[in-house]
Amino acid sequence: MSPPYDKSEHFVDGYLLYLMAVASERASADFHASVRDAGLRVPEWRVLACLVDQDALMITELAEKCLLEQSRMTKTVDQMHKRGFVERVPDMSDRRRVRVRLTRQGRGLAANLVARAKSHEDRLLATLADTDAARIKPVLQALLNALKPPEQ
Amino acid sequence: MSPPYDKSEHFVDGYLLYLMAVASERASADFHASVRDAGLRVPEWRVLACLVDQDALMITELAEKCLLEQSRMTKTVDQMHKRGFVERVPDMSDRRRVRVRLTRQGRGLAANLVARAKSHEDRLLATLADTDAARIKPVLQALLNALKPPEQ
DNA sequence: TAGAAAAATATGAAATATCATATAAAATCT
DNA sequence: AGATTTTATATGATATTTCATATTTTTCTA
Repeated sequence: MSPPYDKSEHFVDGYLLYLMAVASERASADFHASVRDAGLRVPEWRVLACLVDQDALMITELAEKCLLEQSRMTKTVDQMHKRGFVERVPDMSDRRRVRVRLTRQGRGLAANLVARAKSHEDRLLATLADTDAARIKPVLQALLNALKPPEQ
Repeated sequence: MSPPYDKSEHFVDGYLLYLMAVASERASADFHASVRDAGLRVPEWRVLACLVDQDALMITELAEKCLLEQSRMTKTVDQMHKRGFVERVPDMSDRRRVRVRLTRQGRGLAANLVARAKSHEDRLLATLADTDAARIKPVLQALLNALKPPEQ
């Protein structure tokens, strides 16, 4: 009657959503720590990363891309504005919209962090076997494509 | 002098840490919504999932597994205890420790949710091409292995 | 073995996030 | 065109999370 808890395979260790959450968390841990050392929160870094090669994005678009709720993105943009990293550009064609763009200072910081992110990624991929390194991004992109709303 | 922002490839779209974060977030979205519909937060669901096939785990172990800070896990366990899902078992061999185990009720809920999680995962994998479906878990596990502290 | 260091958990103040909703502008309907 | 609905952003009250640290017990060290 004693339960068979001796099983060496536990559910979560083979559960896809859990594997993705843990992999994302652990793979990001040290880079995210260095982002915080640079005085930024992770969502702020994401704003920089999203805008580094874009002219400007709407609050809503940024929120979606940065995995942040809209009201949180409004506040994040406020704070980044106060620190001089982004500016709000009014949209002439639709006055509800606020477009967010990097300032010169923000662009400098973004470029710096993107360079560090790339080198971190290189080092991370180098620790994997070649086949795994080659497969990981395509597999994730395939999953993301499969999750997209079915081409309305 | 106008910047070349027309590039169709943006940094974040090919950045591994971003792909993992987005994939995890989007892939989990609907299942996590159903977890919340069942009256649980995601970390609470993770506690159930971690304990479903274990006798009991320490607060610290649970926190690590559930991607939660220790002090947060203490509070989460409190709340789950009040709702009758878990019990605290004193550890005779080390009285600092608190072991957390599912109650009968918690075990029932966990079994139910795990079944739903499995069927959700089956459906998710079925939307992928066979090669991608076959590769995704091994690739993530390889990444996790590579991230582990180097075999002390 | 006393004393110091480390480990496990708990706690509360301060910082953040979430949720519901307000405001304002644009789009759609009749 | 006026009314209605939808979209974009902002705001503030409430809830949650984080951080630093207290407490207790165990382990290590001289």
